[in-house]
Amino acid sequence: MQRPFLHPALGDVTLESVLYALADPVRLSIVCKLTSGNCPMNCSSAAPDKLPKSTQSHHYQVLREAGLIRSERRGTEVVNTLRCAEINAKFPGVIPAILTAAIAAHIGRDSTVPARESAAPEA
Amino acid sequence: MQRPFLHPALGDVTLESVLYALADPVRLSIVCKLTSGNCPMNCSSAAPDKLPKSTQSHHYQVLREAGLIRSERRGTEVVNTLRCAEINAKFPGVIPAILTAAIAAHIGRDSTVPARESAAPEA
DNA sequence: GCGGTTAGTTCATGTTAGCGGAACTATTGA
DNA sequence: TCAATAGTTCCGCTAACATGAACTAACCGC
Repeated sequence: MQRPFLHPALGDVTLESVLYALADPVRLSIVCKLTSGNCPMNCSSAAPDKLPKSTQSHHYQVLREAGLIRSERRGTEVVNTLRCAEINAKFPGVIPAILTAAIAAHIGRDSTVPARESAAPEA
Repeated sequence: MQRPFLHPALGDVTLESVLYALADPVRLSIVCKLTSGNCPMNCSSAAPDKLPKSTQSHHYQVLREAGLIRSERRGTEVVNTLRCAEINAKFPGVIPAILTAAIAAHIGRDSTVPARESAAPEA
C-alpha cells in the first residue's frame, strides 16, 4: 500500500505488453468496464464479481505496467483511469478496435466469461 | 507430422486468443512477415533466425489454434497463410490496427527484438 | 487517540504454461 | 536404399499465474 504506483512512460509502452494485458478475459473485462463507465473506478467495482482481492490486485498491476491504466490512491481506495488516449496516440486505432470487438462479443458485461455462444454451427 | 492440422472454425475464434497469440514478439514477427511477404511461407522462413525448431513449431501451433494462420503440408514443408480476412470479418479493424502498429514499431523486420526504442529516425 | 471497517498489497505456495534440446517421422532426391 | 530436409513430439526445467493468509494505510464513530 505504501509503495508508489509505477506507470511506464509512453515511450516504454510496447505493443506486445498492451496486447498481452488485454489477452486475459478478466483484464479485458476491466478495461471494458472502465470504458463504458467512462469515469474513474476503484478496483473492486471494475473487476468481475467474486474475484479474490489478491488476484484483482495482480491484474491491475499488469494493466498498470502495460500502460493501459493509471492508478491513484484516494483515501482507502485506488482510483483507476484509462490511458487510452495516450496509447492511441502511440498505436493508433488498436485500442478502439479491440474494445469495439470486445463489447460486440459481450465481454465484460457482467460476468467474467459470459456467452460461450453460437455463431458456429459449421464444421 | 502425421497428425492433421486443426484449424478452428471462425465461430470458435475468440478475441482473447487472437490477442494472446499476437502478444508474443516472435509470433507477432511471424505474422508481420506473412503480411509483408504477402504470400504463403514455410515455417522457417517466416520465423526469426536461430529460433529452435521446437519453439517455432510451438509458436505456429499457437497461431494456428488462435485462428490466425492456416497451415498445409506441401511435401516436406508446411505452408502457412494468414486468415486475416476471416478474422477481420469477425473482429473488424483489430488485425489491421495491430499490424500497422507493429510494422511502425519495426517488429519482425529481420531479427526478433530489433530496435530497443530510439524512436527511430532511421529508415 | 482507539478499535473496527474498508480497500488493497505483499508473501508464500501449488499449479500450469512456455522454451528448448534430443529423438522421431514424413517426404524428397540421388 | 540412404541421406538430407522440414517439422513434430516428448520431456525436463524454469517462469508466470491464481489464491489464501497476513499485513498496511486511510477513514469513521466514539
